[in-house]
Amino acid sequence: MKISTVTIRDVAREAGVSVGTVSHVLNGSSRHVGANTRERVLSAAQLLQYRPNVIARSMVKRATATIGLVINELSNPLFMPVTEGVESVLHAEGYGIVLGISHDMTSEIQAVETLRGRQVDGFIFMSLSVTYPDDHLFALKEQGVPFVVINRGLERPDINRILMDDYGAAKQLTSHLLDLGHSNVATITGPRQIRRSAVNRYRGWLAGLRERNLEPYPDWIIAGDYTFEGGYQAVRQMLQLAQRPTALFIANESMAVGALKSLADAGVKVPHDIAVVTIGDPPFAAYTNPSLTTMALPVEEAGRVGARLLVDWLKDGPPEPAKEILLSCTLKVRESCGTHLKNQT
Amino acid sequence: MKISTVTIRDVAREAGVSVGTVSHVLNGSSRHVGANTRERVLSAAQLLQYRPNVIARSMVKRATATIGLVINELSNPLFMPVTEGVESVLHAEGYGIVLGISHDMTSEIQAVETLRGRQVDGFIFMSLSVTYPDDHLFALKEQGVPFVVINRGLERPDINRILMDDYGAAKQLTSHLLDLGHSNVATITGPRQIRRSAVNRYRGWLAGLRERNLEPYPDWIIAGDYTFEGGYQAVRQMLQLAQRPTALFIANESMAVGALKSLADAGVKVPHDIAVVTIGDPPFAAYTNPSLTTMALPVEEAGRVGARLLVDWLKDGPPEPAKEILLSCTLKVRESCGTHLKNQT
DNA sequence: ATAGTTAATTGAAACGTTTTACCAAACTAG
DNA sequence: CTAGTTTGGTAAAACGTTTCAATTAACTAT
Repeated sequence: MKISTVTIRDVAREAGVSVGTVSHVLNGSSRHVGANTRERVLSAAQLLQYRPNVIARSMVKRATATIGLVINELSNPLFMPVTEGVESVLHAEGYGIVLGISHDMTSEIQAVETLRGRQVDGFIFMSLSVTYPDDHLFALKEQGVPFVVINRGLERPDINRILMDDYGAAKQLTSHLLDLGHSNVATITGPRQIRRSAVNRYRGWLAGLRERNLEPYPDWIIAGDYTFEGGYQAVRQMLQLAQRPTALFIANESMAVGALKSLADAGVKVPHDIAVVTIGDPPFAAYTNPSLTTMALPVEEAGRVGARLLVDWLKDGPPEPAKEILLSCTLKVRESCGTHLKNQT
Repeated sequence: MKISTVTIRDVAREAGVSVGTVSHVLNGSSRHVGANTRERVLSAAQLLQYRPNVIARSMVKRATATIGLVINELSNPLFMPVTEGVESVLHAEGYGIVLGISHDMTSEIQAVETLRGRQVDGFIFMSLSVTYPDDHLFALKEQGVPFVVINRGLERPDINRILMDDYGAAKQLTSHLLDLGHSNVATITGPRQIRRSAVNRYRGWLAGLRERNLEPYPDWIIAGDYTFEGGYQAVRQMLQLAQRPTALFIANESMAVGALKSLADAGVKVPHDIAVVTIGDPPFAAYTNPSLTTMALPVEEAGRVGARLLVDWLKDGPPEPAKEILLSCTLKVRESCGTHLKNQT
């Protein structure tokens, strides 16, 4: 239970110098220190296996070299790759990551409180793009707490954030379908009441159509919820329609997988009978039957860019004015949109 | 940049008492404290929005109420659900989580060092079940550092760990196939040189066969690597075989997805021409074509049990002797094994 | 030689808590 | 009325660092 821990004082005693000197040597501060005392200190530290107590350092430095990563659903598939990006730059810059997991707005506020108690130097909010109020974020801003928000639409503009171009991705995907000769492109939307990305993707789809002077049937806007089962059911609903679309823009990849299953169960061939495209490019997207044509979200990049923004803030003060960085998506053409087939036949 | 921070001293001044008293009130220590001073302190804290500095508390308490979560691949699909389990109990017990991400043994050692500098109270190793040496873990043990290991086979036995029953899962799946009338069950293995789970799953398969006095063709042991592409290629190799198996035990779910794709591309019908089963039950397993019969790993449970074990250790000292907890898997019968079809036709 | 600069080192304050030892007042019991 | 106990509160030490001001010693320039 009792772990013996060697302090800077022990090192000082061993090396026969003062603790101040040890500190100077170990932190390479700009002070002059003699070559052979430096040597003595170093070897004493080595000998005793001295490991500085970061907590104690934090006390006096009033900074912990730690950032709080707040996420509101561990099972969000974006979380993993974004965190990978975040971690890579934070690690390189010497920052640690402490996790704050929330489920709704109340617990998000709670998580932030806890992390502030732990004196994190800043926050990264890796939330879903929920639509609940962000008043607590603006309170943070007012208090001068450094933080950036990844992938979350906000009411007010003056907050540092990284966004992915949902609108553009949806529009481009729709155009792609139209280019392939489809004029009847339906959509399965995400939960537009609670997720901003769902709204943007819907709008992008609409814009893609209108750009070619097409107006969608109301029937061809099918409400989904971003889940596998939601995609499955949405397709069943779509198949009831008197007038079937020839192409389907599905708002996220989970629903697309559910949709593929639903279409297969109903004996509808993709892409022969109907083309399918979606947003989000998880590793398995290339291995579905048929493989999915998608817009890949710049998830890892978002993590890196967000972390970089925060670290720069911590070093040089807040960016003025607040930055809003929009990252664009990349088209991955695979089988489900039909290009593949078309080229072959 | 300068965030005004209210300390316990401010509260004491506001309430007109000493800091000691404030501390006693706020921590509800067993000391006698008058009803109306308590009231004064509480409202002063409220008024000033006092938030205790956990770092400072850690200094004197010599404990941070923080555990280090060490993982060696964020993209490991097990990571997310296990962490969910870990977080649920750690959060309930008032512990924070700080992340340590490693890639190989050296960086794992490095991560542990960093986290020890941050004075975490204990560790949870959520590594892959790699086969590289665990000497550094035994060094930790010798130093009395509390930690538990989730899902990682180790050389020596006397370390607290949570394991999932790979062997049993593989054996049960194999038996299931045999029960369905298959006698020609091939396997696509994981990377047995570097992953202990791959070895155990292979052995389980073998045991399942031998239990019925069957001996596999060497050709029916196909080496994979746990990746989508690995599964895809392994199936192509299998399809070259003069004598094809009628059923396939695939060591993990990613390879199974790749295999399904490969089989579809080759025009082989699952489960009609060949049955497929695998270990690991990600959300999409129910929505592949056909849906996958799997053994679900008790991932979240593993996280919970592991965290509980560590928390108890932190409270009551290390369990003696060290515990090795083996969690069993659950069979999820879906379409790919053929039961479904068989019942229907 | 004197003053001024630079180099090397040290002692102590500070960071914000918790906790221990101590003190004073107010009771209680004999 | 005295001795002991309970109640309510305080002052100060301690946790392990960093950093600032101070000090001494050794040079340099006049």
